[in-house]
Amino acid sequence: MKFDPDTIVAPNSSHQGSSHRGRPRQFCPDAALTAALKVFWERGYEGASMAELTEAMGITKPSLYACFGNKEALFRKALDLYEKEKLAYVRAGLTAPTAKGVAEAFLRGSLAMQTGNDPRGCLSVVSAVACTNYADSIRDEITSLRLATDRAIIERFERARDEGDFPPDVDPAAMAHYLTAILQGMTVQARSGATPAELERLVATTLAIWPGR
Amino acid sequence: MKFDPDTIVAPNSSHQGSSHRGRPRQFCPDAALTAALKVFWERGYEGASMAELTEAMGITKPSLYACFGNKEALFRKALDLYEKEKLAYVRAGLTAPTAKGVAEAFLRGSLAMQTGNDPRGCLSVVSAVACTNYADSIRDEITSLRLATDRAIIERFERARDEGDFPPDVDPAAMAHYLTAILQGMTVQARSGATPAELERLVATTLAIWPGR
DNA sequence: CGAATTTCATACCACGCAGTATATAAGAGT
DNA sequence: ACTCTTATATACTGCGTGGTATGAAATTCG
Repeated sequence: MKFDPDTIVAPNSSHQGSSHRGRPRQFCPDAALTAALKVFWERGYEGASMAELTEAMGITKPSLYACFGNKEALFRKALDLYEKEKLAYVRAGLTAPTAKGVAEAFLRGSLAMQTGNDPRGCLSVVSAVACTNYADSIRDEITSLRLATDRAIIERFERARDEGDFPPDVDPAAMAHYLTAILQGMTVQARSGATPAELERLVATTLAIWPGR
Repeated sequence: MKFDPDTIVAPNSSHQGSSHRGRPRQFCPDAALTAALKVFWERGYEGASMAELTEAMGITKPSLYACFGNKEALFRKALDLYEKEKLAYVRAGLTAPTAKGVAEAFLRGSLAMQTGNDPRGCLSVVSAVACTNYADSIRDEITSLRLATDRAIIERFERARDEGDFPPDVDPAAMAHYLTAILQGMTVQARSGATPAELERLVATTLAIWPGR
């Protein structure tokens, strides 16, 4: 057994594991994974080469393979990190008091990600659209991730309907998919070079049109 | 000079060019290009390999290179064909009598493409999102194509505003980008396995919410 | 110190990629 | 029939890819 795929905790990471035999690791896996995430985010899974990844992570290929397994495992861990850190606004947004509040939180959260220093577009969307050739396992993981988010939004919107946030003729599930469609479209536009002002206008337009409260 | 990149007219195509010296071509370039388009459409530019392309087109590599130049030129011609044939509904939709009619035409046209026999998703969107590494020229071409469509929709919606299709506080350009965002989101969802019924619901929801006539 | 163990650095491997050299086949003009 | 021209078929090239073998460096335990 060469590496433990579930354990990325580093010697020089936050809380140093007590004892360790052999030469200690000379890089911080968390920082390396963050760098890898950025590369995958910009280039997509297939577009990111191992050479590019190792250079951005500041480590050599054997170190990468020893620590993270292979390219697919690395991407998987980067994806986990992505949804844990970058998609916090999704979990936070679900707690907004009304359906329109949820929509606004999502739209503004997504907008903030586009205008920050991170790469443009959503990693999940990029990967879902781009990846056709390679292992189905990654597609499946992204799909199940998306399904889980969809379900959460649908349930939140069903509650919103019960609380009277929507006009009576509106289907919560349909509104959930409608909202995600706009968020995905926003990703595509950000990826194709739309300015923050244009995306801001898209958010404002969506909210102005939004039915209910 | 080995081939003329602007001339794909075939000997065995529709109207046979009168005289021809040398061995005649044993395939129909139009049909081959259609097959290539399908591959690019499914796999994206980088995802499509020359081996896959030649097999789908039913020709060998030298024939491909002699007739179409190289991979990039082939993609460019496939893209032209795509927008000429598959995006006819965009040009047709612009002639609808009201802004909402335009939106409905676009949404239903896009929906029809997703439910047909063609590959899922929009070639332009897929290419715009997926392609990060290779020649900027393709990105530029796709971008300029998108900009032209955007401008056409914006102008159409400005006319619509003058004709009173929108409530007074609505910005036509914003509505144009809003509509394209939904269409792009629809592409993403179709690409990630959404059913026709779900997409249909997305169309209905968008139209139900649409402001004005 | 010395043995065991783990990481790091360099070089390497097999493979698939876009693109091509070469030789042969199939027509048209004379 | 013979030449000229163009397309086809096969085989190949150089390169970048993901992944790895091997030996040296750095640490802990005895």
